[in-house]
Amino acid sequence: MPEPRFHRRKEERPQEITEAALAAFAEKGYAATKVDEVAKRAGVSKGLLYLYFKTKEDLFKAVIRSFVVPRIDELTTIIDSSELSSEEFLRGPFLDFVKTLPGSPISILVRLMISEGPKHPDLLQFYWENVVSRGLDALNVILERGIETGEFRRCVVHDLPHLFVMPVLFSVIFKLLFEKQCPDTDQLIEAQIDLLIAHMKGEVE
Amino acid sequence: MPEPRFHRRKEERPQEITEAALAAFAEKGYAATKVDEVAKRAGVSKGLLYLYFKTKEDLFKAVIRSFVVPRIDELTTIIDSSELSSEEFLRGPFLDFVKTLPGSPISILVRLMISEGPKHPDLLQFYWENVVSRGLDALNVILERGIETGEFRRCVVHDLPHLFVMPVLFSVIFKLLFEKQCPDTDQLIEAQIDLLIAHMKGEVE
DNA sequence: TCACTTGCTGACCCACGAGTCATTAACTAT
DNA sequence: ATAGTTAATGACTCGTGGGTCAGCAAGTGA
Repeated sequence: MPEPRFHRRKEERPQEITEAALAAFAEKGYAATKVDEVAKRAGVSKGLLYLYFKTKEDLFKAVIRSFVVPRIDELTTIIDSSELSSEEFLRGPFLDFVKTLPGSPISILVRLMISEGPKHPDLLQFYWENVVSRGLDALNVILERGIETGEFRRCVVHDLPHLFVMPVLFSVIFKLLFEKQCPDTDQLIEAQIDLLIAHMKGEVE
Repeated sequence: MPEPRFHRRKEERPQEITEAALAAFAEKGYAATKVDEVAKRAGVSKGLLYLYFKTKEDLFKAVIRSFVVPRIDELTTIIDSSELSSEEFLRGPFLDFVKTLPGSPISILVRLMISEGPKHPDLLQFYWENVVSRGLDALNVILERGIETGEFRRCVVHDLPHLFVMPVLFSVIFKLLFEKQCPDTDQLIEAQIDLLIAHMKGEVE
């Protein structure tokens, strides 16, 4: 007679559902994940899920939105509040941040973006504006700061902050596919940053 | 009365079908592509497709196998037949080869491997052995040769030939997702190779 | 031209999963 | 208590698409 079959928790549901969805998508990918299964994982009926998310696609978008943006916020916050020199920052907080990405749940979202992105242009747009572009901007801030303080000379790297991101994306994907044969991603990322900083500090050929 | 409705061409069918499948997968991804549509593209009935490929998954594997391996063969052939110094080789044939990848049909296969790979461990295994591992080996040959001839000093780069591949994978994916905001991938790849060669040639910090 | 093989067709089957909705039961206010 | 509100359920529908197969017609050889 006690033990009600469910509780009404309007507030918590959406997050519980997106978390379940993230886990499910991570394991099986978007297409192969059944809405019913997401619901089960969230301890909820399929019908309820459809009260909060109009369609499966809608749910997918919500997942991306709610898990990626906070990580970028994290990064820009660190930058703004940091008093370190550019080199110190890149070798310190930036490196730390970036090392955590391969193997974290974020990497799953990267995979989802690669697989499903081309089918959802508006999602790509969102991702560009709120993640990629903001990330590259953040890097630019650091690099410009380095030039102003005389740490770095201006060179091709300043037009291609992508060079700093490359090893991260590479590591994420490599680890995802070839876990077993994967090189030490920390070392890979570190090596690239060493390389770039050395170059910006300006030895000649 | 003439104009036979079809011709019997047992030999050519498989390749025609895999080509059609590649094109279809490229546009829509694996899951969203209907077998019926692949058949239509190949100018063939669905039933016939199932005579040559047991399942849709089977077809997918055949596509990967038949289009990726030739490209790697290409690369290793160039290496074996080349008399250039390591630096010349990296800046010449290697760079040329690698620049063609982003935007080529190969990049589609990369996307497919990322999306579908984790569901097909045997396919990943195949891809590792016949593509990734062979590619990295080829790079190692070049780098070792460079050390033997005294062009390069030994450094971290020789443990991480991945550093040469990074910009390629990055460009492939970036172009795929953010065509519009994509940096000049040729420039990106070239910058990375410049960086690595400069480092290997050994300026000090 | 006629039997015979087999590459090929396309209508069909059916499992499966996204999305719906009539109903129920947990809260709430009076 | 109890009437009213709405979070939540889960059985149902229905389109879709992978896979099949009985039959057909293009080539072949005598």
